[in-house]
Amino acid sequence: MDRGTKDLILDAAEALFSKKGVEGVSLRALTGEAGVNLAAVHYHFGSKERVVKAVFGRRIRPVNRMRIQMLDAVQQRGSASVEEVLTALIGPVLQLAGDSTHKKRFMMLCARLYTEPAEYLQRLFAEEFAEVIERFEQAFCAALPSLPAAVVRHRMHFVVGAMVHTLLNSAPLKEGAPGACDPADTDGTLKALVRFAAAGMRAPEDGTPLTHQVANAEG
Amino acid sequence: MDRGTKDLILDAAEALFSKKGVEGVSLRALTGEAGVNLAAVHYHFGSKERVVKAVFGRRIRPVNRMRIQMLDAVQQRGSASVEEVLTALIGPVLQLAGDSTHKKRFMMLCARLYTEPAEYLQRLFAEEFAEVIERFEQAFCAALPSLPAAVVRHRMHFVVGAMVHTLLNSAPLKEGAPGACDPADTDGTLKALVRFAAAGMRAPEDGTPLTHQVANAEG
DNA sequence: TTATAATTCAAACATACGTTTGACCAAGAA
DNA sequence: TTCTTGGTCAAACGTATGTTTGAATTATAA
Repeated sequence: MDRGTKDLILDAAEALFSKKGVEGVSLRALTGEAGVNLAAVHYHFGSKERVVKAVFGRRIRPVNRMRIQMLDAVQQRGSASVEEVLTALIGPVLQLAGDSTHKKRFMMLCARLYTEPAEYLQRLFAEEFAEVIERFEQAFCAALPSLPAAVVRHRMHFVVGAMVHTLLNSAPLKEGAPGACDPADTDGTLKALVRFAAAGMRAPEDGTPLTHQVANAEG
Repeated sequence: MDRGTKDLILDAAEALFSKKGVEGVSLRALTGEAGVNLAAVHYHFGSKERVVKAVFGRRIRPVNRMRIQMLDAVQQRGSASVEEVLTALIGPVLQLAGDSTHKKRFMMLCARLYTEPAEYLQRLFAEEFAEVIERFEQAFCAALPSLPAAVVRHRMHFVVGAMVHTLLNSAPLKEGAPGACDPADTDGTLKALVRFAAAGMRAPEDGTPLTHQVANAEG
């Protein structure tokens, strides 16, 4: 059976890549951690690149499937609110199936890969996220009909940044990092992020002043 | 004169690191691009690590000085609004001195380094940003007195994420990236980001419903 | 000039990397 | 049994890396 060795490699890769980044992990360290032979990587995957793709795809595909599914669900019940769209976008990646150890690992890995400059990674992301991006862009535009599509797209971009950054820094790696959410408190993190992002998405276009009970008049 | 060689190395490093990441650039590629001898790196800096620190510190220190200075300025004129604090935080890094080539390069480098897992980089960031983080955390808390400090800290974290992500993806590297701001339009990017972030920061705490002309009633 | 320090250079060093190879082992088919 | 197939293994290959060295070169100063 190849399932044994193949999954040992994928599990070890997920753990190590998330901690040290792809370039920071040699195949020797990887196979050592997995307890398999060095050559097994090339026998089962062909190259290190393919291991990266496999370890990423294995987790992100269910997440993106869940995102689309949640979006479908709320859209079927009528027009989706900004909060509902945001929850469909952010929730699945925060509430990954599996125990919290694997969850944290993958969140780190995902954010890590997203910011690494290797070309094949950028291509990989473009492929895996194409549908999600398209669908959510439309959903946000529909939920914010008074805003130009370009503005909505910008803001969705900001939201993704906040999300990725939260994933990256909710792990206990960066000791001194300020404002890191408790990674165990998935629900709290989700609510805080959705609340923040919804307000940002809904902000009136430039020119209109914000009106809020918390608002400070400009000096 | 050491200025010549030293600066040639720093300039080439900034250009290459921002494009390919620190680990993606060998000292041979670096010295080749700079047109200096390989050993010059160790003669002038001692190690690759020190080159990274130097190339980063050279640009980030003026930025952080400007941030503090702008914050001082608005605080001296009375209590600073959320928008003013945000502009002091985001403006300087978007409006870096120098021509737009160097600006873009450094923005990429900065965002890149921030997400690389190498330990010495995380330490470097903690050092360089300690004062900025402290000052802006306080400023945001002062501008949002009705919100708990922990919530404000979370949201400042989200803002940093949106900012970093914007810097990363405003460059023409990621062709397919959606919502990327025009990197040349510094002013537009700044305004859009401040507008988004201010609304997010000001969002009422969980429980209170948002009230906006753009708001959609939940279905 | 000569002496002294600072800087550059080509070359080598030691190590680590991803990848390949070919022998070896286990199990199912003839 | 014998042959074949799928998988593992230790060892080596070729290359790239950061770093060091020691001679050559250039600048500074007496």
